[in-house]
Amino acid sequence: MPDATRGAVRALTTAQLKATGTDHIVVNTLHLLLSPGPERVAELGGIKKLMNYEGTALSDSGGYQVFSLLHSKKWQGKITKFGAVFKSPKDGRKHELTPEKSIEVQMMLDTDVMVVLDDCRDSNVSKKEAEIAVEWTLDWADKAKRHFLKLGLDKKGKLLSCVVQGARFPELREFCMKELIKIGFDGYNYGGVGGYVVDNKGELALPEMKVIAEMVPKGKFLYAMGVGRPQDIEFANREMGWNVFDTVIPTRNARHGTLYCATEPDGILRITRSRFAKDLLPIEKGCDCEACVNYSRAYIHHLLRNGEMTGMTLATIHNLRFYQRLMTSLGGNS
RNA sequence: GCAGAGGUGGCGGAGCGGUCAAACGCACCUGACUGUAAAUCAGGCGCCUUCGGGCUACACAGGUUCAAAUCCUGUCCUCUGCA
Repeated sequence: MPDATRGAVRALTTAQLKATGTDHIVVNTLHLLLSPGPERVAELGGIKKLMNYEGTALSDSGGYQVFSLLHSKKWQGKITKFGAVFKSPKDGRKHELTPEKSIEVQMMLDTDVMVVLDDCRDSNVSKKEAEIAVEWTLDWADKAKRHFLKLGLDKKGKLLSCVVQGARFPELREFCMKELIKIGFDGYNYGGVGGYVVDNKGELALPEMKVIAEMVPKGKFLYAMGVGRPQDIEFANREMGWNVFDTVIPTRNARHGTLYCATEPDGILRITRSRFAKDLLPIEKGCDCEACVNYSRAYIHHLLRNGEMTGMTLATIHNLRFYQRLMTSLGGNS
């Protein structure tokens, strides 16, 4: 699932997105809450209708954003056991994001799959802090589930997933997972270590991911939030059974000139490097995306170097197509 | 022809006696990017180096000074105004 945070996969139209083979996307509750606001999205028929998008849309709860923007003090606000309170940097208005509010906003966005608000903390939290994060995450998950049922969202065919917290402590992850299963969800999500799905060396947190994957009830999905690099997705799927992923990597890297290419030794191709200035080959030989079928590396090199939006569009199209081909290659399990 | 302004690294452009291998921007070279504050960010960018430093540089040629991109003289060139 590429991230369409504010209701668009950056640089792409919905038709272009569809052409990459993408039929699942992620939109963000916090960003859409701030602007244009859930009431407006609801009034306009929901985010999918606005986007003229027919696939599946999952809304993230905003838990990660609250962590990322408040804990790092980039936004003013605080997180308590009741949820998060913060000031919008756009207009200074005060917002509150509670487990119930997050579900309500997601309902107004009218997405298909929802995520409960979770307490995401820094990657180097102490065990004590991690325990509190788990405690709050469980409490919020319970409240969110109750609210989800109260609003009758299950009867409308919506799915609800939870986030397994516990930082770098497999035993905490195990406890969190056990308690979440008691509440019961459609999917179990791996919430990265401190918001990051990888450690500071760029490696997956295997013990933590494993313990969750081994416990998942039959028929429920396993969603590794934020994972990640092609090799990480492949590994997490083949070795542990994770079968839902979202990541900004293909889209952000595309805009920054890092393209995925199976024929390159390390699997990536930095298209803005001068060695591609006159390269008339497609980005990736054999790729069936719009960029590879119609244009050369030299053209995309030129566009991206000169800040042309079309360059980002073509690069994004290719990277997403690369990722969708990867998912297809993983088979039905994904 | 006369008057004025000016010539600085690949480009634009600071500096106007020492702390200048020379601000800043652009371009260029590397790298990062993992539930998107990201069309972003970080580092490098005269030559050599045993990483202490050394060498050559601010149009060109001289000069003043302990010391010059900075002051003086001449030469060449550019721009602007007036004829």
